[in-house]
Amino acid sequence: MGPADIETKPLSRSQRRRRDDILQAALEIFDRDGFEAAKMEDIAREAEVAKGTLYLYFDTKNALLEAVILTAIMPTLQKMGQVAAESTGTARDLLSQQLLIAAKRMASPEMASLLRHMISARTQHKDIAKLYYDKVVQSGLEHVGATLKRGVASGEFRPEIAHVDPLVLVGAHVYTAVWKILFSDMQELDIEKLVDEYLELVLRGLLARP
Amino acid sequence: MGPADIETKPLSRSQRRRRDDILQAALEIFDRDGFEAAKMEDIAREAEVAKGTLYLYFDTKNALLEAVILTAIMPTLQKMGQVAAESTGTARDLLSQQLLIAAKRMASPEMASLLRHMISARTQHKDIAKLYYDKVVQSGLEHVGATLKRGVASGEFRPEIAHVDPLVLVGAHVYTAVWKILFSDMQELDIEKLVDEYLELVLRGLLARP
Amino acid sequence: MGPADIETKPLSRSQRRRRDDILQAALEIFDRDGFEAAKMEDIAREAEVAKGTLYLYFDTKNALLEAVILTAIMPTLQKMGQVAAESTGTARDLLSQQLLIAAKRMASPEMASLLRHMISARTQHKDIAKLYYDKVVQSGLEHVGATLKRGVASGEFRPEIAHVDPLVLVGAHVYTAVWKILFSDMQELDIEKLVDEYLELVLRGLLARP
Amino acid sequence: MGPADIETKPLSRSQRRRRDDILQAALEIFDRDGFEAAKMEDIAREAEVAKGTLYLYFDTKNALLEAVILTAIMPTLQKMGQVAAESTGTARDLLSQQLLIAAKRMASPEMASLLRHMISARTQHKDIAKLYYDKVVQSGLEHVGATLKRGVASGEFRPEIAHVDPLVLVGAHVYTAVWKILFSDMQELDIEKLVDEYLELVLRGLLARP
DNA sequence: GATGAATGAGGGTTCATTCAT
DNA sequence: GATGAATGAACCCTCATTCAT
Repeated sequence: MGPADIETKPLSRSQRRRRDDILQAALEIFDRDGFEAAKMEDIAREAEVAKGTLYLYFDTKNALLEAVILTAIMPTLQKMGQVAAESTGTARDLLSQQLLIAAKRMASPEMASLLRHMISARTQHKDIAKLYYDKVVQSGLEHVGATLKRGVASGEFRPEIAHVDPLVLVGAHVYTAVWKILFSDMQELDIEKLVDEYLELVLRGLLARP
Repeated sequence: MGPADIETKPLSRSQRRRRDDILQAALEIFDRDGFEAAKMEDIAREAEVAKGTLYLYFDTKNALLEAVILTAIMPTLQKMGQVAAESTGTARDLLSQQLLIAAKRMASPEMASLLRHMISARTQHKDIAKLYYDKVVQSGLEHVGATLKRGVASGEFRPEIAHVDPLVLVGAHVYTAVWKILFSDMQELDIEKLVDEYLELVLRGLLARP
Repeated sequence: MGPADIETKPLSRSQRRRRDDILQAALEIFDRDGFEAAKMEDIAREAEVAKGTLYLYFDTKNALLEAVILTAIMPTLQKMGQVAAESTGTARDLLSQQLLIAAKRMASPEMASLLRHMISARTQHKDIAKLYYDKVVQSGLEHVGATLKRGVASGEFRPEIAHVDPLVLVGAHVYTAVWKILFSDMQELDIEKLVDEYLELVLRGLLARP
Repeated sequence: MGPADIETKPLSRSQRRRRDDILQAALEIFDRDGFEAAKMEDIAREAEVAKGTLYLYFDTKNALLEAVILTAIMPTLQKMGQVAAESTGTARDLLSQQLLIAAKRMASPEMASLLRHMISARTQHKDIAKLYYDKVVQSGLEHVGATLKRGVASGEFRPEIAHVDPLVLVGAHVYTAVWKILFSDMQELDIEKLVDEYLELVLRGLLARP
């Protein structure tokens, strides 16, 4: 069983390639026009495939969106497990690393796209939000929570920090994704700088006084 | 000239009531079904009005959405100016106040709705995003930026803080709105607690060590 | 009973004026936009009257069109009887006169308008065409036919002319009305010249050789 | 390049048949109900095709009308060139032939239909009237004008005839088309007889006295 | 009588989905 | 399996007509 409980028939190599082409095209068109306004015909043309072919790989337009979103999430899902392993170094360094990863992910174009579609399709696609919540959000929060506790235990962090909801730290850069969607025409963000400032700010507050 | 450069014919009392009914109904249906899936017929039924009547007050479904969004933004637009006036007390207190307001606004149901529609309709309604950026975002950032500078000048904040982008602080609670949209079914947030923790965290970092 | 079997309630002076305003406005808008595309609202505005008022004077949009057409026909209906009386002079002169009148009528702006609406509304308004046929066409043809017979009897016209259908003569200038409708943008007709040439042509052919 | 500058994708045999079916059905329904009142649904049913299929072949209802009209005009457009070639015989014979053709065309059911739609749709379809004017009217008038001049040169026609506008001759039978539209219910015309009488009349007038 | 806001049936058009080839 | 022509349900918007004021 894969990370998502999705039934998948075995596909030949060329079929898998075709499926990927379609997903790629769909992502592009969904990003360009938004899910509702996107036309299956445009996706087919972009994928250089006949309209009917889309339906050989995906039952409905909705299913196609789900697959697109899942595909976008997959790498994140897979990476979630690995971070914990690298538990070397100080809690401060680990936390920096973790928040940096989270911040960068939020600021990525993929996240803007993902967020946009999860929000647009919200009503019809609760399961995807659920999946993301279960596999990414929960897990991410747990990891950061563990780091906080470890830092407190080791005396690196102030004792009160143990009770801080990790969401305060992890969620803080969601705004970069939203900004990308809404305001990138007006002003581009200097993500690097913002993330640096944010880490600096947060850490200074977390650290126990010497 | 009002806060938005919208041409408005004078309406009788009963017409204004009706217009409000329609806006209310539209907000409800848009929230329930999403803009694209929302049917004018449903909005009419919800407003207890005939389908044609909608078009006496709003030219198109798009215009109705714009009006809904503008109506949602208005109070925020109007409040923006007032905060600055209350510049009494320490910079720390002022900043707390400002960030608290921003955080609460982000966590409100209206913001979730607003965000959702601005994101969904993004392609067709650049002007609304622009308006929000110009009138709310810019202005909010400036106010907080001023407070930061004032705190540095007064010695309350560390000198480096003068160069921190206020967005890092102000944007930090956007995630609450996004959470509301996507994950409120799975877990409700304790906004009060999160905001408190966040303020505590941020301020400890900002304050100069004695 | 008037020339058309139309039920008419007695109207006050101001009511008659209002009715005329509406008819005038309707004619204008029908001409400008065509019957189907014409909006009752536009007619009301043009007549400086409320939309509802139109329905106090005319039951439906169709009825309004019928009244407009009838109003346009009336003068013609009334003049038809008078021409015959002026039967002085030679048959040749009388025929010239009659054909000139017919030709001028066909070339008038009113006829272009009338023709256009009778054709456009054909399906729904058989009665108007019938009225026009009965009162104008038939009668006109009879008058010209009588003149032809008289000219033959007096030896002015060739004997064969007695069997010529007057329609050949009378209908010959219908094209001017059609031209006005379709081609007036491309080239204006010199009606005077065309009618002169036509009369000359026809008469030379009708006259017995001495 | 065809007679009309219409972009046409190559269609398969069955597609051409289908296109023709639709045109046929549209002509029928347009004739029956008039363009404005005609419903796309009725046309689809008549063509034994789904409503959506209409839009595979014609972009809009307007475009369908244009195609119907163009289809009706085509044969005429194509024949216009050929008549001139048959310049054998006397000018009198040639003129007879030309006017006979024109008169018959005017009296055809297709012309009644064509005229009706060109008049009804006048406002929106200036280009079609322009096309008809450029390709049919102009050209027809030129041919007849040439014949007149030739007849004068050869001494068959009176010298004054050289200055007669050919429109007087060619337009003379437009009334038959109008009659068909408006009065065919009341009285059918004996076209043959009318055309004969008309030619006889006109020629007697044109011919120089021996 | 006059008004014009309200009504709601109606129709053109779109586009996800199907299916014969 | 792949195609793309065909389908028809769905929906926005218009506008003739009504009716409460």
